[in-house]
Amino acid sequence: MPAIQNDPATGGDAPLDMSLRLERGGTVSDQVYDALRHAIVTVRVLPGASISENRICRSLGVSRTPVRSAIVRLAEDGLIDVYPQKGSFVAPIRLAAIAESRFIRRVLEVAVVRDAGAVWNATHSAAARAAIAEQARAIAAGESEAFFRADEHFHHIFSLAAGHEGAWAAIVQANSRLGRFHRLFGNKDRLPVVLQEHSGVIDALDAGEVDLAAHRLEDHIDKVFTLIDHLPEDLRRLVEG
Amino acid sequence: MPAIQNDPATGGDAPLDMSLRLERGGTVSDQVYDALRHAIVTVRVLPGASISENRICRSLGVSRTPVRSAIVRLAEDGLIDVYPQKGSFVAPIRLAAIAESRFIRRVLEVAVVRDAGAVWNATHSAAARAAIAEQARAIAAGESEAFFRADEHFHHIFSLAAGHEGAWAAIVQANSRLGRFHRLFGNKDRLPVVLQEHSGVIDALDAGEVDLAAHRLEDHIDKVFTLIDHLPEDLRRLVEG
DNA sequence: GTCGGGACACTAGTATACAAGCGGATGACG
DNA sequence: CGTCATCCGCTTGTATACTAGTGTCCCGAC
Repeated sequence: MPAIQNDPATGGDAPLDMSLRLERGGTVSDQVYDALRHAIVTVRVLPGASISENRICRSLGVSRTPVRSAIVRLAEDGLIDVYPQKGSFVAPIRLAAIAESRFIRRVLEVAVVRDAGAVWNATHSAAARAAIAEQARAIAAGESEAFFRADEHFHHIFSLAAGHEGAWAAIVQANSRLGRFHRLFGNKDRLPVVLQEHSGVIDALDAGEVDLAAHRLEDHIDKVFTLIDHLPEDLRRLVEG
Repeated sequence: MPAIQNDPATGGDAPLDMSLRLERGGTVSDQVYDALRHAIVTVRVLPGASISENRICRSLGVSRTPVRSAIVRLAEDGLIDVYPQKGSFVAPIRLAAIAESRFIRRVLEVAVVRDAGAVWNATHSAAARAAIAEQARAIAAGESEAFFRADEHFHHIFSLAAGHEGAWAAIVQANSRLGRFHRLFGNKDRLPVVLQEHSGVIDALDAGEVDLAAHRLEDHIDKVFTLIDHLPEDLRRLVEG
């Protein structure tokens, strides 16, 4: 029903070779799922790009069945939009969805960090500071993916400490949308600031000031939204709304 | 790796006829998905029940392909556990997962209702009270499914008012696990109390007392947990942990 | 009676073939 | 030159056949 967006990002029918897939033991379907998800979240394939089942399975040397299975799961995740008889496309980044993801993340993480504060100890603190150090290293080395990985690890620590694995799963799901936004529009100059904010949260937790930690974390997550006001014009077409 | 649970609920190889499927326009796969999901959430098929692709597709008169597609989506939702080469089973109700779902719901809904309070008006109030009235009618008529439907509708109103559709989606997902718990262990005597609590929230919102409304809603959602202390012994085997 | 082995039924995963539908290109016609 | 009709290639949806692995059950040997 809604007009489909015509493959703007890849500049037409780009080959979309998402190169190799991990050979880790899972089923072929799982491997395809991981490869596709990673390619989408890291914006190696841009929003709006066409996802043809045939191209994928030719590219990966497998049949359509596991590819379809992976696409179904990604559609369930909201990362792919499937239009029957028309095509499947990497879901656009909808500003409304970004706002919602930010809301969910902020609310859940603040609640989680409050619970984490009640059981916070030196082990947790050390793990968090190690993650921050890894982020610093990644910045220095220019390894942006390593930075994002360490960032996710950092935020995960609160859920681990508080025993809120389920909440973390919800956060990750919301983050799968935010992640693409970050990678596309993130400002390299802000990365050191992120580190300072992270350190500030841990400092507060170490000092037993849970309220302060929660407040700082809330501000940290909200900062993301300032990006929206400064969307580079040449990337603006990749978002919707 | 983990020992699979051996089909305890259905008393062996019960036919598991989930009867007819809606003929609404969607694809066959969507219809199967809706039918299965409804049957699971409403505990017409119990946790631990075997879900055989072959049985389903014979029962519904369709091929395995759309059935598999539906099962993949339900597995993604956490409602079905798939053990390759062994079988697929309705996911058990894990108490840890229930606790997490409750945490997510409480945190998100309280935040949502605070935002809703900022824009609350007579239209919202009327819709909420209509939902409460429908719940009262369902109780009187003994239509438990209608009660749950109206309950969901009631809670949805806050998200609608606040414009937090994304948060609502996250709430619904958490609720898909809670829903089975409610239907299995819910106490009929508590239903009128639920209505009072619902009314209390709306009263507070109508009076502009957002803090009070949020507090009442938080208490309301937490009440669910008192059920865990009173699990009927004969149903205890349906949960895990 | 007990224990071991093998056939068998059943599971989900994968591959392939076919069906239904949309859209663009192409060519005929006004 | 413009417009409409038809065809063709592409898409996803569905059906079916085959593969590989698992657990059971029965039967035979000890």
